[in-house]
Amino acid sequence: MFKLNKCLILYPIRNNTMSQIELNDKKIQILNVAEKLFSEKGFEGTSIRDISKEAKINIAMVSYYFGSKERLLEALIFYKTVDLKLQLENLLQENLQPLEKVNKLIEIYVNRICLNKGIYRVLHFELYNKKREKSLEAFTELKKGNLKSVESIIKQGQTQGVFRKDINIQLITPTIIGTFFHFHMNRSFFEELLDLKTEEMFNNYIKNDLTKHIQQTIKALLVYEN
Amino acid sequence: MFKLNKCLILYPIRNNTMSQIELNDKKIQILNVAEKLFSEKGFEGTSIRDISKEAKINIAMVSYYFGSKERLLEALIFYKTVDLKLQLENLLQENLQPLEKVNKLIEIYVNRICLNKGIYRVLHFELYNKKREKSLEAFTELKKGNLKSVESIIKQGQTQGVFRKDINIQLITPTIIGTFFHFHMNRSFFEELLDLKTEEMFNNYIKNDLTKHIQQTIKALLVYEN
DNA sequence: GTTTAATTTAAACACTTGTTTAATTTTATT
DNA sequence: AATAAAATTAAACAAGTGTTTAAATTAAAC
Repeated sequence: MFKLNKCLILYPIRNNTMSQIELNDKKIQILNVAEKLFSEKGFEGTSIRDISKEAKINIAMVSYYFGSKERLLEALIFYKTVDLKLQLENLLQENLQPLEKVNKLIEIYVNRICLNKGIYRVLHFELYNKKREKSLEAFTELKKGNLKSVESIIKQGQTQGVFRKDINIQLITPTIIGTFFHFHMNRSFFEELLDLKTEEMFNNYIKNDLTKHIQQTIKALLVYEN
Repeated sequence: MFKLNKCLILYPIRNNTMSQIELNDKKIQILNVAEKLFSEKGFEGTSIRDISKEAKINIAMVSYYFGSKERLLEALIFYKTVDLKLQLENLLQENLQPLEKVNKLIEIYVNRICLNKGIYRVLHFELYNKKREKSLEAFTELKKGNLKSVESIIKQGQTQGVFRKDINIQLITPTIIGTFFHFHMNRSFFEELLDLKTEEMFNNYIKNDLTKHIQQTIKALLVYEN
């Protein structure tokens, strides 16, 4: 009856090489279910039968579309990380004060990880052991690109004399993402501690208080003089 | 020939209740292997056969000593988190300037997580979904205790007029631990980026640069005036 | 409408999983 | 040395794992 939506995703890997992945509605459906379950129960803790049950497809379809469970994970990572790099590169071009750019950078990070709640947990936990090389490679490229953007923004601020010059730029991202991630990984603890009863209250706390805390922290680090 | 070392570990759970766990050499051996493998391959990714092979014991011994794989995880968490609380409470009593205390607090955190590399990964990733209630409860109690210590130190600095008063104390720990944790979780990325070729170089970077970065960040946040 | 290709299915594959059993060996107690 | 308790073992258990197969169904191309 209806033709399947087909979509080609290109993602950069090492040495300016490009790789690609073809997506249709069914594949995307599987990827979304996989993200949800992987993030809830981990990669090993999720079976293909779990995925196919939740996605209401036959078990064989995962192998048919992605080849294997391992390659499903790869596809998932590529699918969910392509556009963050673009978003950061766009930020570089904007006509903003350095501090404004840093604040916006933080907002982008928080928003991205918030939107893709699941995948970042998977990324950090399943890629920790070096075995999944292909996925790891794409993730490493992403991080390198992000670092370049951060570097560029901060150096801009330094040449304008707004930021300190004895800053370890490479450790800025760990502080931004790490703070948010730790908060997110201890969600139920903070829900109880801060009395965040609903999903909405939790998200609002992130959007307001947590983001502000990170911005305040990074600002202090960047402009504070001993 | 030799009598087994026996050791009783008491750990606090909710409402001043105490629970206990008896440990002997063999149990500790199993726990150490379990920590290593859980942190490398995750809880679900590690089989009892993996553990018994590495620990050179029979498969049935895990069930015999701990009852089940799930209870092995619980025991592991209790075993590895008991003394952090004590360490922090001791810090409170020390006669130090507020900023010195904060710096020492950061050192304690970094050291602790560094020493128990494995368990913290397990703690964050396996306890994320709420199913493992018993383990989660002990972990929550630990975090509450830690927060109280941090709160006490910072309020001390505030009454002495050294620290700002508009600080979100509850988000200090996420920044400290989160920064370190993110660095640790992306170990291979930073090894390449910072050219840390040996285990020693990596640990030195943590001990010097990373710890300093966190201390610098928290100091700036605490004393910086807008 | 016929043929070819793509999709979907249930069943089977060999393998691994956590746990239990019952027998055996080692250690401790009397 | 005899007895009781604890530790250790190999084997078996049922259930779950990822993947493959070959047949059935649906869609596309001619």
